[in-house]
Amino acid sequence: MNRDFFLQPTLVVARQLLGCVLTSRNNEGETAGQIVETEAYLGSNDPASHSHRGLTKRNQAMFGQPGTIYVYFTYGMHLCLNLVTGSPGVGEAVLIRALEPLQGLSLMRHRRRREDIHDLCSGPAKLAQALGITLADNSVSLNEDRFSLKLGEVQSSQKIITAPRIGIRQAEKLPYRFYYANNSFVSK
DNA sequence: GGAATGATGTACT
DNA sequence: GTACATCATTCCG
Repeated sequence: MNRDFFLQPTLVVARQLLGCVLTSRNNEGETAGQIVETEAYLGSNDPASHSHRGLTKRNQAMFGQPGTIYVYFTYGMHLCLNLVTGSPGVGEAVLIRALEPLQGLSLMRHRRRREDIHDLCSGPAKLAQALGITLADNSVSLNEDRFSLKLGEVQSSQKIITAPRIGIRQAEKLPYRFYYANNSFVSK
């Protein structure tokens, strides 16, 4: 995946990430899925974004180079995966909200302690668990052995829905969420 | 509908 | 340094 891809405006990247295949590798094995749902988080003008009030120790990955991974811990128990996007240093990222599992299904089931394929990656913290993501992945570049991202086949038949983001209390009406219509692997 | 669960940020002293 | 509210969620009842 080209760095120029992540340099595009964040709302463009969020939409174009749909259909891309994200692969995660570690000593347990390899897992992969097609991205079917994303949310964009912008910079200082987006009250729902972690970067809204500027750089902190927690969100510093968001201010790194486009293509950097931003992992954060929330609700006392969950991790979520983002890809840094847009102009460098502005603090924008795309939250990966759901994947359609493609590879390493048994490993995903083991990590999630769930059997149903529709309950493996249908939410941001679920997919982080299914891919074996930890806080050690925060701030690393996407193009290392640990992760890779490649464009999927052109999904011209898939209709993309634009809708408000989920689970936020600030700027809750902004239409920064993107997902494939009629796809059963989108979050609920 | 509501609990779980703890790091983080902010506003104080 | 201390206190307190908040939280880009998930799971169970």
